[in-house]
Amino acid sequence: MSSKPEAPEKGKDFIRQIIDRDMESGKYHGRVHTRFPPEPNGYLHIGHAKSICLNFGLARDYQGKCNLRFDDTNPVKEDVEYVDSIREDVRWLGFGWDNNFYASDYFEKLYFIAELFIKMGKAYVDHQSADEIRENRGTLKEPGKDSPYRGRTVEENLALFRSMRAGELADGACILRGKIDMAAPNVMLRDPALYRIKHADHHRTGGAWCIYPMYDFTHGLSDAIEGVTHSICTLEFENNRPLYDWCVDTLMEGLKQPELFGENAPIYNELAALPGFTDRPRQYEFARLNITGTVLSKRKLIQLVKEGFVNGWDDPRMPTISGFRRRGFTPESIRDFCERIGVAKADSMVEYALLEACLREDLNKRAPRYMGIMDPVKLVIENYPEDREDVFEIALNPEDESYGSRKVPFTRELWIERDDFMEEPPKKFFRLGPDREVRLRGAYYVKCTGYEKDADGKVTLIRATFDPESKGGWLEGGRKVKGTLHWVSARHAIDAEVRNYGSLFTRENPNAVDEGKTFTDYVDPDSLTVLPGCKVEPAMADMAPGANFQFERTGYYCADLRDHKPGQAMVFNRTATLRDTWAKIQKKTD
RNA sequence: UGGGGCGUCGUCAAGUGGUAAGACAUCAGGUUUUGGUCCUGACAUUCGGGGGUUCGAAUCCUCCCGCCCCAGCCA
Repeated sequence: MSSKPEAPEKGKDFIRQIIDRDMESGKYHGRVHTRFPPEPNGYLHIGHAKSICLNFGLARDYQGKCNLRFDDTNPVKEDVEYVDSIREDVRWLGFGWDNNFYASDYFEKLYFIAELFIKMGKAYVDHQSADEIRENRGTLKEPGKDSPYRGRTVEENLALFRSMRAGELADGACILRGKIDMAAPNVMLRDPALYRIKHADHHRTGGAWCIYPMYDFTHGLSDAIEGVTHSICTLEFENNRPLYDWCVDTLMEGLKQPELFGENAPIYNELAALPGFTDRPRQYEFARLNITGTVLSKRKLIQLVKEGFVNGWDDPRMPTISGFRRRGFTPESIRDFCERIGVAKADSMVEYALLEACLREDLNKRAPRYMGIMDPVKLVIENYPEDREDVFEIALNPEDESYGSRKVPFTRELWIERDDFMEEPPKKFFRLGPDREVRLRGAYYVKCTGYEKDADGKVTLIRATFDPESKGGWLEGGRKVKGTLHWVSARHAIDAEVRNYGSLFTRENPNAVDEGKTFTDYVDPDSLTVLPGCKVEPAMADMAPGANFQFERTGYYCADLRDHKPGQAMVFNRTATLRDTWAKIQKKTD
């Protein structure tokens, strides 16, 4: 039993509070059903991870359900490549869906619902051009004007809509509009488009349709069809909520008039039996995620990929799920991040440092440690015989003994880090310098006896002697040494390429652009640094692609998913640096 | 005087009329065979601002200020 008081439980977010109330009032008969509804028109990013953690997390916490539903109502933008990647990313994050549906599953039902709306006098076919519709929509401050086609009869509208479906009309010839209120202060309600003509193949339904439903018409009805109770989306959809409600309400009203279905009684029965019509879905909105130093809109990410600013959707500099995965972020760290940022309605910009903190906390516990030299310089131990070799057993993870150890060979010639040596070390530098002694991690104390430079003044070789009494890095009761360096036996070293990543953008908020600029003007051309000549210890030879590890004293890395081939090419991505107080001290003294 | 939202520490964020949680960041110390980890301590007398109600207000009322969203046949 702990004498420490329990940490106060963090208050529930506003959505959980709403659900608690709904549970208490029995509103949904104890049911919680959410959905994650991406349009398959791009790869998922970390903003989607927030939504995924929220929606699937709600289902988990309330023993409810969460559907994955592809909002695939615009065939010209969508592709199976994206649906595959989305499914992969959701699974990788550690979530499983109760159902995987598509809005296109409901095209037939939605069509009948549209006809129902027409029969109810709630929708009409408008032959105005797109320009005319825009002009007649009015402005934010002035009401719109009714379309001249607004008064068409039910029969005329029905015939026209059927001819739209039959493919008798060209793209743009007309649209189906909801008949709401052209003077509504909420512009969304000024007779919104419900269906448009698009003679385009759909990635799932092929050429079966040439009219496609709009988002607002589709979304609420799909939720109702699936029995979704809490439909959670981001803030920019707040203005759409009245329209969401209008669609659902109109359907429910229509279902009270079975005679309107006529020969389509089976569809009526099917719709009327759906849980969504007793447990009516409600939409709630939360603030989308923003992170410093990156962009989080699909449109912008598509642009970065298509215009070649990055090497694909999974470029480790991309804020996509696949980018973070390739960069070496773990699903655990991303989930933890999503939990820590919370869910609220205030626009916010989360510091990237929090994501890194989540990653470090996870990997500090779990990542095996190795030694790797990023910028190698030769260290020769002059009193260590050429033919001698020690093999040290060094713990793989000082945080967790169960990880065991790896064998690390030590020989006369070693590689050490160039910046671990200074010809004229300043006060607080406790690494190697002339006549200085340091510990080589897990091996011996060594003392610098000299060094060589080339014509440019670059150090080419460092000489030292070792103390045989300090085997394992200890000198029982003897001299203490402040610095501990990482090293790799030159004879045993494996060559490796290390890729370091900085922020993709030079600005903390690349969305805020100066006059005449665009966000791509702030892409940092030096955000990727390739170190081709790194030396790593032989125990890493079998490292599998995707494996996370720590280079001691340097950072967390992973073997690249695409280019790392054990035995052929060692390619490592730096996920995050270790916290570096030495760097801070240096900065201060500058 | 178009409508809809939102303003609590540098950044997120609890708080729901009873006297400002927590995390990240930052700073100061200790431990340490990673300048890592870990540990300890510091860090909002005040909640966008002004009035008001109340014994008591971040929470209620009121006026003001600031930021975000909406005029796609995108989602």
